[in-house]
Amino acid sequence: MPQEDIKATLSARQLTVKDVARLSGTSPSTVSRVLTGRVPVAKDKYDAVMKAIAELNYRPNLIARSLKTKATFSIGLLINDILNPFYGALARGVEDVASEAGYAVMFCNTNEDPGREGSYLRMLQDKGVDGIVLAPTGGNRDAMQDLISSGTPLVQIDRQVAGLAANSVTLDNIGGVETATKHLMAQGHSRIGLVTYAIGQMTMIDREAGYRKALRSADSSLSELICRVKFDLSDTGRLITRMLKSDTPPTALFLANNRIALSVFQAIKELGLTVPKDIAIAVFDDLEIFSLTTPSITAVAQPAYNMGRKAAEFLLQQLSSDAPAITQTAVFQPELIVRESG
Amino acid sequence: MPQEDIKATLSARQLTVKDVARLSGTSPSTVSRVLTGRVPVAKDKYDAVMKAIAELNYRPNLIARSLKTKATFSIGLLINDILNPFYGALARGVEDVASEAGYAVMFCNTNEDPGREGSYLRMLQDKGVDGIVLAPTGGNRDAMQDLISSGTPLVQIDRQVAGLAANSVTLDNIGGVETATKHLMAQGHSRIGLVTYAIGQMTMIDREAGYRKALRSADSSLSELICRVKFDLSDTGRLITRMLKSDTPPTALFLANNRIALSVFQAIKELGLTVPKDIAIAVFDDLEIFSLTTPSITAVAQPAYNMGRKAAEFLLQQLSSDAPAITQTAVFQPELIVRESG
DNA sequence: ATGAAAGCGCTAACAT
DNA sequence: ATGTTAGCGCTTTCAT
Repeated sequence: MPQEDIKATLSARQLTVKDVARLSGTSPSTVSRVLTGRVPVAKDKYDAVMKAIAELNYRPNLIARSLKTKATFSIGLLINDILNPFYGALARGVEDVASEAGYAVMFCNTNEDPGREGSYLRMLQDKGVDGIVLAPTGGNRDAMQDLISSGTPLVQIDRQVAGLAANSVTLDNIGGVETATKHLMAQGHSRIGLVTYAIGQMTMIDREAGYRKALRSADSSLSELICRVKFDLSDTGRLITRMLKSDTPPTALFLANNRIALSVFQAIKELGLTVPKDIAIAVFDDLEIFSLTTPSITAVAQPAYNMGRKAAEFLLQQLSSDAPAITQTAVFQPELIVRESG
Repeated sequence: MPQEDIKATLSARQLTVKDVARLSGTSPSTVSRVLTGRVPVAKDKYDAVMKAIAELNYRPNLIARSLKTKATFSIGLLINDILNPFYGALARGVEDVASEAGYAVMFCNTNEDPGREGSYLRMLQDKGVDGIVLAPTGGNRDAMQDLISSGTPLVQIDRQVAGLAANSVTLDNIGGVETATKHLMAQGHSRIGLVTYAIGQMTMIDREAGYRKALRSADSSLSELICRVKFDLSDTGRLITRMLKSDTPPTALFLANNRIALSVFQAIKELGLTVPKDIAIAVFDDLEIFSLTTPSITAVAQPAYNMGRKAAEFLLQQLSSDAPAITQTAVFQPELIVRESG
């Protein structure tokens, strides 16, 4: 059968290595060898195969390849909420590194819900992802251990579940808040409040520890003034109002993340208070707009994009080396950006 | 061989339908029938299979299934930039609907780069996604047509490439800007500037059209005052300064999206102007913080989350019905939220 | 209703 | 270096 006819005949079906083999006068295995490039192939055969591939516009079926090789060139990314700019930047970092290396990213928002996280972990495993980057809720320790045991490497980011053989990328939350709190103290504030979540998430526990550390470091140690709001932020207004209307209200507030910050800003606006005259403010997480508001907002900036990149690099490194890597943790340093709010 | 031994023997390898068949005293095809649930199976066999599945904690290999069925239960999502809150909300909508239906989402940031979009489209096709939701750059018309022809449904969101057999989800950009501009006119402004991109992206062309429409609708038609900034926003400061320092500067500005808005805010802040006293402002896209700043920002809000949901619903609808659906376009209405800035 | 057998498209022994 | 063959784990005729 002349080449033209072969091509015409094939137009409907999906093309396979057999078609390329036939057109190039070789065998499926030779075509496969050219495709994977790990085994030597004679120059003339190689050229014939490449020519046939180009002529047919053949593209290998990646699913068939995955069934054979057990690798999918896909990774999973589990984060709390992509709408949070911190996780958004993290995700960009992961995606940029992954896509450069030819990996696709399946992204999943857990909403801080261990149930949802668990079913996503299961789904990703069933889909055969080569690895997973996740900001663990903490509620799926066993499932995470399962994944690792069954050969799917995990990289933890932002949070850490202790005792797993998984690399981690974290931030020095303690140091970041300590520095920021000391900055407020240096501005002359002696009654400094902390607004954080009522739930005991690891990053929040560390931020609280940093706050405490700073207070205790003062010559005359300052007393704690902590406001714990619900994760859904529904009680922020009420609690902030109570705190600021008390007999000895704080003169400065440290807000433990960007979500909390927005809800506190609202409460402050509703109370008609002026920042920083009535109350000074510093925030954990820097948003783009914080430099543009009046007053601009003093913030602890996390290198979220680079943290995402590092997590993806950890993962790819594990995927390409079969040596059972030692567990590493990369700790990034936040940066205090002093602006007008406090 | 007693059951215990079978289980013990299997602990290492991945479990298959054969293992379930053996333990349940049936055949692989019966196990498959139970798994897919589309073919009747006798009650006793069904129970035996289910029992074996539970006992072994068997989970089917989805990649093998995909190779056979040509369906992956994965969809692709191509957007400009997940860090833009508009696309972030869109992505959440897509993901929420997709995950409820058991689909995973592969997400890809195009950075408005047709080359990057093209290679992602190719990758997604090679990975065998069942469908794609995308905000097209416009530079890959042929690749999009290819996808559709080869049986991968596409849903366009935010933008639209004309003449493709693909459902679309868009926003009434013209109406949104017309309403907002008329609002500024009603506030007494007769010199109203528009800040938009120099590049001719479809949404921006429509927003400009809405602006023009409003100006022309005035009794004495107002003259246009358009500032076209680079997509990378590097010249915003220079151009805004020139515009506002001209002999007859605008007294109000409409900013065509949230990225442009932030860069213009910076320019205004650097010029030391006060909003809305020196210059009134309205923005396309509503950010969470716009209600909390001083002054709060008048904005045209897009229902981004619901647009994402609708796009995913369009796609899933096409995936579940084999009827060659007629092409539909869902047009959402934006909402003008009047605040203090203008 | 059920089991045997074929085959999805690829890669990797194996043999030459 | 290359072709032949088997097999990844599943679904789906096909026969009964």
